[in-house]
Amino acid sequence: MSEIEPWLTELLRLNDEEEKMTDKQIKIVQAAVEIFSEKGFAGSSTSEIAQKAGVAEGTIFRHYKTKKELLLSIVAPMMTKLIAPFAVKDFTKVLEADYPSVESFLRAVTLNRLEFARKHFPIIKIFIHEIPFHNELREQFKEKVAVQVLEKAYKAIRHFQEHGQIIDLPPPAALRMIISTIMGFLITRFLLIPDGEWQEEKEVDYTINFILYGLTPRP
Amino acid sequence: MSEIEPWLTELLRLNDEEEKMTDKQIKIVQAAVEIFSEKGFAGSSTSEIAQKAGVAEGTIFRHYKTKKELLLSIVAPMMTKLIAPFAVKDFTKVLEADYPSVESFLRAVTLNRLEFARKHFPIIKIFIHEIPFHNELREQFKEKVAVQVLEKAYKAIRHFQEHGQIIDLPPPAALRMIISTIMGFLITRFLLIPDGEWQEEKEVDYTINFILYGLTPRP
DNA sequence: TCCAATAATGAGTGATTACTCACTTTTAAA
DNA sequence: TTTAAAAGTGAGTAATCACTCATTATTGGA
Repeated sequence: MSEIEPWLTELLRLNDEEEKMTDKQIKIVQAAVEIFSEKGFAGSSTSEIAQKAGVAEGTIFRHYKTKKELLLSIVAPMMTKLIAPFAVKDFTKVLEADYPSVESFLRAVTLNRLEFARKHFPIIKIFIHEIPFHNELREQFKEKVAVQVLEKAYKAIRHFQEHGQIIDLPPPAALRMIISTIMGFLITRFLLIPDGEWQEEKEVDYTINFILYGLTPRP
Repeated sequence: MSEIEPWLTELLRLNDEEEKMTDKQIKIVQAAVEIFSEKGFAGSSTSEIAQKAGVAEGTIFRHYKTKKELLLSIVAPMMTKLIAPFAVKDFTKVLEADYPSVESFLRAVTLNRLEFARKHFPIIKIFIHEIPFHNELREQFKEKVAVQVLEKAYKAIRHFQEHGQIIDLPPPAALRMIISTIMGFLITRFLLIPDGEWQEEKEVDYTINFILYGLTPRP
């Protein structure tokens, strides 16, 4: 805990715009992320968080009305960053300008989300575990991801299909294959075998090539 | 809850061999599965389980020493069934006899696990959610899956590679692609969009074809 | 029919929970 | 330096937690 966590600086930068966080508040968030991701939200107690943060328990409730509000203050901002690569207005133009082939597009997305997962891993873990149990999280996710990202992703797939670079497959199915494969890599890399000797470049190539072979037309 | 849950009959059959369960014990297990899968283990209380089961709270602890033991009695037997398709002695012989092509093998595994997921969904959900927080679960899973299944799966992949039916890829990477794609389908089908209008045969075909195109050599 | 074993009960246990509040300390602008 | 607001404290609260145990109800073999 001596080094500054990368997700923390991001979190600070986001909250900064609204209001400055005190030193103790930062300690609280740090401790909460650590304990939530270790024991789950329901399995963590505010007294334990306060202890690890070196703070009185009452201080937590100065800054957050409830334990749940503390959870949301950690997880919600991450969602915005999660969908960042798709948060552009004219998506098709970006595609045409920057990504002439499916491969270059896939590689960009994969590498980008790989770094994202590396940075925000503890919070992503909390998010994945808690989303089935909190309506607020599910609805925020639906709003942001389903509406914002899905349509743009389908558009990208249709774009490549029209250019004969992706086989004729319903876009939801094609997207499912892409996300499944990339998520499968990320989950294996960071959750199942985080301490393995990973040759990331090679594995990224395997992953991208698998998707490419699976989705592009055969000559 | 008026109809008999499919996972329950399986659970009964397994426990039957050791000891008979009383009516109240069955009610307890039913209620526990429902509540655990809805609220998570840490978020569920024994009093709530007792209430839903129509049983005194003390009755739970007559049959299970602790709340955690109740959890394990539900989740552990499922793991045995999870790896059932791979629990044969001479795996290569089965491959050669019954599955001449990668496609027939993949289709068999996918359809088989699709039915498994349909049957045991609530317990699988509990399992996935709780495995990061309970050492006993993790170790049981490692023992059974890592040792029993992984080696056999690698063997199957190597078998097909030797016959030129799967491209030259490290077996762990190839297996990751296969599992990611199938899991991605099952998670989408039962967790993300369980109420969608699914044309399962078509989706299974998409899934299998994607894996085939991704892993088989191009002509 | 009787009886010992097993099943079931529910009030009671101390520990822990999220959260409150009267009070003290720190901060920063005037 | 003064002072009001903000930050921080920690003992205290009622509620709930997993679990116990003395007691009662039910069971099935002799």
